[in-house]
Amino acid sequence: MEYKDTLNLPQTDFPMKADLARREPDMLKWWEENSIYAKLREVAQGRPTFILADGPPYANGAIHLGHSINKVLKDVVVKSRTLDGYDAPYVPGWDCHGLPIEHQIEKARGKEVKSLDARAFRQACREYAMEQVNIQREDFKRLGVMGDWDRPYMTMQPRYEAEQLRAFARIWRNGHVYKGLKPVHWCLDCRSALAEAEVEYEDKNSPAIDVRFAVKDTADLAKRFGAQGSSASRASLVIWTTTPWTLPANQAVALGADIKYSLIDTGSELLVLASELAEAVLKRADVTDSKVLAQAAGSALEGLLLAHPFYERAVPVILGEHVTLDAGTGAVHTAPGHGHEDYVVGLKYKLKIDNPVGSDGRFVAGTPLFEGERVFDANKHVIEVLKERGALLHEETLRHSYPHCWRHKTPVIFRATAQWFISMEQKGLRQSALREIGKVKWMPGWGERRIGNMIADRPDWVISRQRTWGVPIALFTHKATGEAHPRSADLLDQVATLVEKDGIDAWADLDPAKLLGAEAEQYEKVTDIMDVWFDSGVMHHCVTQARPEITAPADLYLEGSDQHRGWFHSSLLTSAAMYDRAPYRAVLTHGFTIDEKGRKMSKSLGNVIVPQKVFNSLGADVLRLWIAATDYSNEMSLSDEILKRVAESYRRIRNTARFLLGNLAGFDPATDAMALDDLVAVDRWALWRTQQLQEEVVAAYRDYQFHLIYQKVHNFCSVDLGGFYLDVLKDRLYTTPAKSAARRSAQTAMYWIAEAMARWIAPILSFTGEEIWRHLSPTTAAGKRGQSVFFETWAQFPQGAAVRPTVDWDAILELRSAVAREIERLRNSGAIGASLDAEVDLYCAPALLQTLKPFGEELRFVFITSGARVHPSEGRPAEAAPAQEDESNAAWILVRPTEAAKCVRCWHKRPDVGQSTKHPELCGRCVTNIETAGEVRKYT
RNA sequence: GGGUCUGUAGCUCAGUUGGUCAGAGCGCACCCCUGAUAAGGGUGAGGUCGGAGGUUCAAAUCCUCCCAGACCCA
Repeated sequence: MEYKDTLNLPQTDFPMKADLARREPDMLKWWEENSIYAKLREVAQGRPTFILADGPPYANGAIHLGHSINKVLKDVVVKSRTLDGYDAPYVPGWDCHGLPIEHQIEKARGKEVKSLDARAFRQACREYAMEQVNIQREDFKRLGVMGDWDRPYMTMQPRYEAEQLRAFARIWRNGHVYKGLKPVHWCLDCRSALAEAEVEYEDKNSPAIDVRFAVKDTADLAKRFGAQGSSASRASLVIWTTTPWTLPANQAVALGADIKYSLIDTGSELLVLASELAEAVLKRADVTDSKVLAQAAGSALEGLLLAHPFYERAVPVILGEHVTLDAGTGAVHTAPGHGHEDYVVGLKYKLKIDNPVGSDGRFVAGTPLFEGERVFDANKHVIEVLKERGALLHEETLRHSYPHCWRHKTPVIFRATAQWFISMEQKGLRQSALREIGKVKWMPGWGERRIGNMIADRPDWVISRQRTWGVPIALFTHKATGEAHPRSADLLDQVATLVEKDGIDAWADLDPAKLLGAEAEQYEKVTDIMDVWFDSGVMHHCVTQARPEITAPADLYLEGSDQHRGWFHSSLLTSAAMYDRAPYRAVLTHGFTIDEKGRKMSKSLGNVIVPQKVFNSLGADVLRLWIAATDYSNEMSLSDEILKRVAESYRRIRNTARFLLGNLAGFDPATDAMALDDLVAVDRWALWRTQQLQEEVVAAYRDYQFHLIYQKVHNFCSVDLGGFYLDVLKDRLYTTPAKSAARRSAQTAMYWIAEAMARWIAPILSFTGEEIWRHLSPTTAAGKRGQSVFFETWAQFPQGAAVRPTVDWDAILELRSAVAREIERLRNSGAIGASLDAEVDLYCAPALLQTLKPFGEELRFVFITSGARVHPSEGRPAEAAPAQEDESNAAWILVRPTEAAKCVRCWHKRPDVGQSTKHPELCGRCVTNIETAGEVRKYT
């Protein structure tokens, strides 16, 4: 028992049990109280910068897993770049305006909202958004994300809002903005536009009518069908609609290019119908006798002119992809002012966006036949008119799903209203954006195709919203012409100055005369606000203007892959519109979370995992490790089982660190570290391996391949260290004198491993990395240890560490596992328990013999056996087991139980136990280690 | 329906421009240790590389189709 006291066993306060959920908050407090982020900025000052621009999450609701992934990945990037020698500031942001927040206020206040004026409503939104920011901020911090949390950017900050107006002014000056018409959902009761989210679908009864659109030139029709002339005097295309009141705004009839149409003779007239639907249409129109004269694809009829059923207007046949054979006639009445698809196809054919309906839902003055009528009431009248003109083929009532206002529960209409657009074409914005896409590094590479297709296909950007909570489109329009003021850009800048002082209310409160003087009489303020995608999209301008540490273009944007349509997209367009360049040099995307079965997480499936639950039980570091370990370029699956696995991996890494720390107790690198050339060979190897691995780890960080880092570091802990190096090292660490060269050599290698590993894991396992850092010696090889691991750069190994050792360790490791197999066989036979119960004879081919010979007495430590001898392979006993495929390193192994007595100190079974009269229970080696400065080790 | 992707052992990932067996770690099973101990070590069993065709002397790696899944549109 007393001899145990002569051993150097591990000693450390670094707990095996991480207890992360409880301990991490203490670390957060320490980071905060010691202003680690602020100090880091000072430490990193003057280094080359790396700018990660933070895409602002929307300030509504608790953070979910997706937020966590995004923020943690950003944090890993920022921290790894910092350790890589960059100055990488991180200014987090929030997206604060917009409809969802308005809805939250409405929901919370109910009817009280109606009594709020716009100013009070905005104030309520502002307060709500701020609360949400605070909630989210706490969770982001809890995840261990390091950044300027005390000074984030928020799109509702007056400075940001002002810069946004300046950005808009710049885009205006560059000629990208125009005013146009676009149909939007319109509630007759709200008398305002509704967003998609404010529309719900309910059943409604509508008149469903089949209407004749007479062909102007029947000869042309016949020619297109390749049919002979017919006696029938009248030919018509038949459309089907459930909104008769939109017929006054009709501008075209759309057909499907690839749909087959039949020219049908009913005896009294010719009708054109989709072949597939003809029978059904004729049946409901009570046409009993008919024959098909000819058939043609829709594409053959493009451009055919038709007569509007009750106005003196010729309308063309056009082709649209939205035409289907689900119902109707295969011919779609097209009123670009009253339907989204009609609008889109109308743009293509440059159709007039006619809007005869006022905001009150009545036909405007000057509308022939229907002036002043309410649209839904007008249905009846329209049908009457159609009847009178002989255009009505059939009428019935249809119950169908129809959009309703979610507040009033009343049917809504599509109504063209004036909107502000950013044009993709008029100043070459599309071209500019597409060109810039090619200059950006997209990771993964397919992101370029994805966003490229979107930019290539997208229509002009509608930036106006008829809403309250947002940055105003601060334009003055002429009361008579509707045109924007000729000095709009300058006026926008002036408004920006006001907004910078008083926020967006400054626009609402503004007396036009203040800026326009006498002209004010002729102008009115636009009350629209901007699309929130514009808000966040100009972050590259707003934040760089307000924060000197953030510059544009950014080195990296990092968001979920949905942002190809979102923030990457809006940022690219605004930046191209303002500066004719992309706002980013590189874009990295991650996938979404799914469960282990590959399904997305949803409440209905009950497979949702919330980050709060994870960091309050397993700890943020475990969640961070999962994020880092997962290949985020695809979907990321998470389940309780996966978390369990990750937690186990975490423990392996942690315990490896603990073992290193425990054996480094009392080791002062400044005085105790040994020179590279004096290291025991295996320690030299360990240092080399560590150096090699660091190169791989650093390269993986630079490539954002974090999951490889996890694999490599974990493998290093399990295989190189646990499975070999540290296992072998134990004997030397424990049994040689504390200050002996043999032990100091081991500690020198372990010291460097610990120094390196703390840094490797710090960007990912930030809490644990910092915890290890604190348990490392207060002094380092270079001087005094810094306050935080994040102030460091990668470990600088001693000169020469990268030089590959001359000993063939690969061969030895292979041999070692062959020996282990033989030992296992012996163990399973019951002859031995521990490997120290065995001794091994090795019969080696020449090359291996060369490698092993120098080890001499130290060879047994490699196998952790009590004895190990090498012999030439010639004359090997028959029972020796063959091992090693490599011929030059071939070996035959013979393992057997040792007869010798066990040394009570080192547990090796040695023949020299008992030779010392002073220490009869010890082996010779232990006597040396107790009585002298210690044994000499050269190899292991 | 369209655009962009993904599918290798129970889990997480490797598999360079098609030609040595399809590999690693974890988990699992069994064993050992009890001086890293709610730790550590060893051995071992697990995959027809989503499915079906095709190109090729040769395919997890190329092509087609199908199935399942993700994101964004319609």
